[in-house]
Amino acid sequence: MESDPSLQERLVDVGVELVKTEGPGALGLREIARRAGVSHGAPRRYFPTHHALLSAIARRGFGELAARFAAADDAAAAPRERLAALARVYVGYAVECRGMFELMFRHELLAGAGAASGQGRLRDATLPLFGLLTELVGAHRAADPAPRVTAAALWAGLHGLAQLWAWDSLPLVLGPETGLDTLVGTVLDAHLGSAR
Amino acid sequence: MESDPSLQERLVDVGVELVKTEGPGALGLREIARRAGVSHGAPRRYFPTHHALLSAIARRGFGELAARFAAADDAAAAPRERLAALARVYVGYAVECRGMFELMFRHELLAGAGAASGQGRLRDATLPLFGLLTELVGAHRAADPAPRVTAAALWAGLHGLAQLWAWDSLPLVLGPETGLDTLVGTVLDAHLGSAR
DNA sequence: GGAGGCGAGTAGACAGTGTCTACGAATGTC
DNA sequence: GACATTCGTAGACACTGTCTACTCGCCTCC
Repeated sequence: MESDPSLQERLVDVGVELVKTEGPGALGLREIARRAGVSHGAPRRYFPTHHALLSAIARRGFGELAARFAAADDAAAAPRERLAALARVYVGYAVECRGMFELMFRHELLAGAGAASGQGRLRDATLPLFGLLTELVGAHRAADPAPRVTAAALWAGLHGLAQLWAWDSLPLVLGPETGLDTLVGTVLDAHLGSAR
Repeated sequence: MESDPSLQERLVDVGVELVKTEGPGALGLREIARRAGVSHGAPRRYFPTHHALLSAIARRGFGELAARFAAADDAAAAPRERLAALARVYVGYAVECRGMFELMFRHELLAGAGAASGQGRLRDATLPLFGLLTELVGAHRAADPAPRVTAAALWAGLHGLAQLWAWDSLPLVLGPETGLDTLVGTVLDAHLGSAR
């Protein structure tokens, strides 16, 4: 049988699995090595530090998110609909994979991590996604003098929504009668104008 | 001389100082004890676990934030102006004390921490602040059928802005020509209507 | 075909962490 | 003056991330 990916990939696989089930706190270096069936010193051959391994796992998260974006984005649809779909994907990913989302936006990881390993800085992964966002905002709001600023504000709204919802701050203050979809719709309407 | 607060408070003081200068990663239990001039076992008398101490530090952060809100809020001003002032305080605090802000919204800490120590759950600290927000939104937008939802979306926008700005994601994608004030204004306008 | 080199992974040491327990030293009370 | 209670110390324990030495298997080259 095959199914023999390199240890480098297997470590990231195990980490992704682990962060989604147990959260980022369970991502110990030794724990990952244990679950991958290797000794605690083995990861060091591929990741010079624990930090680098975590960055690689987070990068996989950005990859997953980008894949979901690509799957949900229908280039033939109207910009407004495409933006709504992307927004749902973004917030949905955060809620569904909250551990991964938490890891992806950890401050220590973003600060230049991965630059030394030649994979590009982690936060650069957000750049093309933001580019698409800006483009769609521009297409939908032709009169907007600064679509980049609108796109940034929209992103921030969705990001905050995802964050605050994922750990129950918003459900707590709003009560159970308000769903996440309603909030996403509110944010979209606020920045893009009412849907119809 | 006095200046002899209980060790309990001194530990929190040291933690606040530490998280603001070195970030949440520097908040080791032993490190805090060291800087407070006591042995590593001393904190245990007041905080049953490292987690509880971190929660107490985060709670102090919510207190600071509430104090800044109170100082900046002019009850005689128009609701729209009050909301703008509060928004600037929120985002300003996150940028100025990013380590503390990061700690305050750490997922593990919010999940029921402090309930056992009888100080109320940490996330309950956000409730009165959100109440004020809702009230002001309702006062400014009389026709809004659900000011709570609008307030929640506004909060999320500010929170996301604070988060993404604090670790340079937004400055990265926007370039240096767009300031944080512009973004805050955009979010306020989007949810509350243009300023004038 | 045996020798040398090299990559991959093991295993142990080290400093450091959070938690737990036993112990000492004050302090206030009967 | 003896007692008890509170507060803090000190050491042990399991565990962590990092570093270093070592082994094993494979490939290459003379």
